[in-house]
Amino acid sequence: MAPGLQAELKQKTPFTSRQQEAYLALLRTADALQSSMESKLKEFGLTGTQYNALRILRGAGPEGLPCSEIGERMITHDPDITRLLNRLEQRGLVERIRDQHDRRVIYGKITTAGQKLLREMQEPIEKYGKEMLRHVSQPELQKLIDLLELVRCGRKV
Amino acid sequence: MAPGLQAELKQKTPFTSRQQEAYLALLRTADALQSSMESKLKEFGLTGTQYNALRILRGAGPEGLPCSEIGERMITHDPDITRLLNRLEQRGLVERIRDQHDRRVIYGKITTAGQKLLREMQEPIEKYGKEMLRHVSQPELQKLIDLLELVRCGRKV
DNA sequence: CGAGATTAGTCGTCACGACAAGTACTTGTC
DNA sequence: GACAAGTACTTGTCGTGACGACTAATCTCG
Repeated sequence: MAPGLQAELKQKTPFTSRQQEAYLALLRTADALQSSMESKLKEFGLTGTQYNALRILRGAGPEGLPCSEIGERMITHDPDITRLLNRLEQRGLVERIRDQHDRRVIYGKITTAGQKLLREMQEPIEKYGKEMLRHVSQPELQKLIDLLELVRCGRKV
Repeated sequence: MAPGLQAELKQKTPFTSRQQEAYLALLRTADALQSSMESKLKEFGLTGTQYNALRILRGAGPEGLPCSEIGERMITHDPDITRLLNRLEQRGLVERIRDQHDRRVIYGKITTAGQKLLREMQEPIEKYGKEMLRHVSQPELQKLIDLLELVRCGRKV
């Protein structure tokens, strides 16, 4: 049994199952990486959620994307797109466009200011992401990716 | 290159690095498992944070724990213990005790009602956690745990 | 002893997520 | 054409996280 996580948590009782140990390790590791990345993103005045949304909109091209589509593509599904777009719109990074055919639909679209910001961030952020995992070898990364996909795809809905 | 996560995210551009792919896979997998567990915890009227805090306090024994200690042991470090304890205290699941010697320190302590709730939850919650990962073999779980620990312990602070 | 630094916790504010209720619009059916 | 059902988004509320200002108590050092 690996004593690492138990020591971190200072738990006196051992894990009741390997599954629970993996679950906790997963949450803590994701939180550690995410917190680290959030602090880096803060230098550019964006939160992780905002950066994620901007990248999705940039990838969507000039037509933009309906709010519902944005929500589905976010790392964390079903966030509150309305208010997320509000904040980004106030800062001039995205704009809203109402669909001409179906007037219920509102498209979010990245502005040139938003694209400029993303361009400036790209190199340092990608470098930072690589740095966070620089001590993990390529084969280990691949193994981790495969295992995570196994966990995710076959999980209980 | 495993196409799985790319397909999920509907991203047109490939990952710029294996590190980035691993990072995103980690966040999405953790979110999926956590969301699933949160929905189960909701049946008992607790959020994940509250359940986590209660378990920490139960593990701490009858003396309880100072707020700062609770914060350090949480899965997500440094949450707002004051208001978390407020909500749990309102529901009678924990109580606060001021340290006699150092009157700055306040101990959080689980009540009998809190212990009773945890006892009722334990069996179904543990079962649910195992179910979530039932399709992952024991050696795979162990490999995943080891890889996660590698990622976590050597990461950039 | 007493001023200043430190520590533990509290509180205000903002940004998320989750959920539920509400509104505007479209579609299916008659 | 009109009404019911469904869809897409908006809004209100609650529970976190993140940050920072603030208070109370303790410690350090002259």
